[in-house]
Amino acid sequence: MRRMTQRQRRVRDRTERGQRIVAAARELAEAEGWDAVTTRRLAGLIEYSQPVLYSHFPGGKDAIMTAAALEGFAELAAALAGARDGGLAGIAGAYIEYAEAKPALYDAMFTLASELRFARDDTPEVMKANFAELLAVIEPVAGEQDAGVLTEVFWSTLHGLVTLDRGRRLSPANRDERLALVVERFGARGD
Amino acid sequence: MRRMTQRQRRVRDRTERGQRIVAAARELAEAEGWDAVTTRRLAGLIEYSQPVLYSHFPGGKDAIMTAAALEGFAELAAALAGARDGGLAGIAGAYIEYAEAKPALYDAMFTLASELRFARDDTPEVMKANFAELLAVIEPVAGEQDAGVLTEVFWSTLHGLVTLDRGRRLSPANRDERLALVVERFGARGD
DNA sequence: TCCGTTTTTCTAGCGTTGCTAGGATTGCTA
DNA sequence: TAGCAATCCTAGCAACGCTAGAAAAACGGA
Repeated sequence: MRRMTQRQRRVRDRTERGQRIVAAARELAEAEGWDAVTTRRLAGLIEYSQPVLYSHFPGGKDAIMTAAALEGFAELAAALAGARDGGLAGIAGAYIEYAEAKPALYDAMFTLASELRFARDDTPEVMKANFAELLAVIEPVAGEQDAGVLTEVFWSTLHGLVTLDRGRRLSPANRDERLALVVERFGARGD
Repeated sequence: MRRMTQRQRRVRDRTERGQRIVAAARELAEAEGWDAVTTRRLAGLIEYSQPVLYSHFPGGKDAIMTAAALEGFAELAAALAGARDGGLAGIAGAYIEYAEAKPALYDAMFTLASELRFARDDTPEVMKANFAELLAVIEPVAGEQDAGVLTEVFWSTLHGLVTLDRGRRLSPANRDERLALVVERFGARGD
C-alpha cells in the first residue's frame, strides 16, 4: 500500500514535469519565437539538466514541439466547438482569432512538426476533431457539393489568410473585409 | 582602356559567382531541404571558402535565401503571366503547379525569408507583379466587390491549398476536386 | 621588370546548437 | 543498513553561422 502511493506519486511527479517542459516551451516560443527555445534554456526553466528532457521526449526538441502542437490542436478544436452556433462567420472568426492569439503555437501545428499528418489512419483524434468542427458548419451550406472537399477548401482559405497575414503579405486595412468576403463566398449559393 | 575591360571582367566574374551561390543553394534546397543548405556545403559547391559567401551576401544565409526567394517570385510571376488567358482555372492551376514543382523555393518565398513583405512601399517589384497577375484575372469576375480584397482572399486560398497539401493535411484523392471547387466559388456570382 | 599598395581569399577559431555517453547521486528494497 | 536500481548531472562531440587576422593574388606606377 505504501509502495503503491509512492509509486503513484513518482509517476505523477514525472508527468507533471513533462507538462512543465511543454508549457515552458510554449511560453518561450510565444515570447521569443521557436528559435529561442533551446534545450539548454528549456532545461534551465524547469530547473533540471538537459538530458532530463530526453528522458521525457526521446525525440528531442522536435518531439517537444510536436507535443505542444497537439495541445494546440486540442485548444483550437475547443475554440471552434465553442463557435459552432455562429455559423460560417463565427467559426471563421474563431479560427483566425486563435491563430493570432497563439502565433508560435500555430506555426508549430502547421509549418513545423511535419510528422503530424491528417487524412491518415494514425492521425491523432484531436486533429480529426478540428476538421470535424469545420465540417459541421460547412455541411448545412454545402448544398449538392461534396461537404468534405468544400471543408478542405474552406480550411485552406482560413489557413492561407492566417499565414499570409502574419508574413505581412496582406494589407492590414482589409482584414475585416477579407473575413466578410470569405463568409459570403463559402455561404450557400443562390441557385 | 585595358584597365576598363579588366575591371569589367572582374565585376562580371563576381556577379557570376554570386549567381552560382544562389543557384547552388536552390539546387541543394530542392534536393535535400533548406536544413541541408549550410554555409560550408555551399562554399564547397562553388569551390571557394566560407567567408567568400559573406562578401557577396553580408546578411549570411538568410540573405542567400532571400535572394533565392526573389528569383522564385520572378519565376512565379512569369508562370502566372503565361496562364493569363486561362482565366481562374488557368492561373490557379499554374500557381499550384509552380508551388509543387519548386517546394523548397516556395517555402523560402513564403514561410522563411520573413523580411520580405508585401503591401509596403519597399516591396520589390517582382513581388508586386505576382499580385498584379492574380488581380488581372480576378478583376473581370469581381463584379461589384472590391477586386483587391477578393484577390487577397483568392490568393490566400491558393496558398492555403499548397501549404496544407504539402503538410499532408489534405486528402490526396480530392486534389482535382478542390481546384474545381475553388474556381467555382471564386467565379462570377449568378446574381 | 620591379616593388609597394590594395584587393581578394583562406586558415583558424569563437560561441552556440542538438544530442549523448559514463560516472555520480539518489532513492528503493530486502 | 547494505546492496541494488532508477535517476540525474557533468562533460564532451560534431555541426552550425559567422568573423578576425594572416596569407595570397592582383594591381599600380616607376
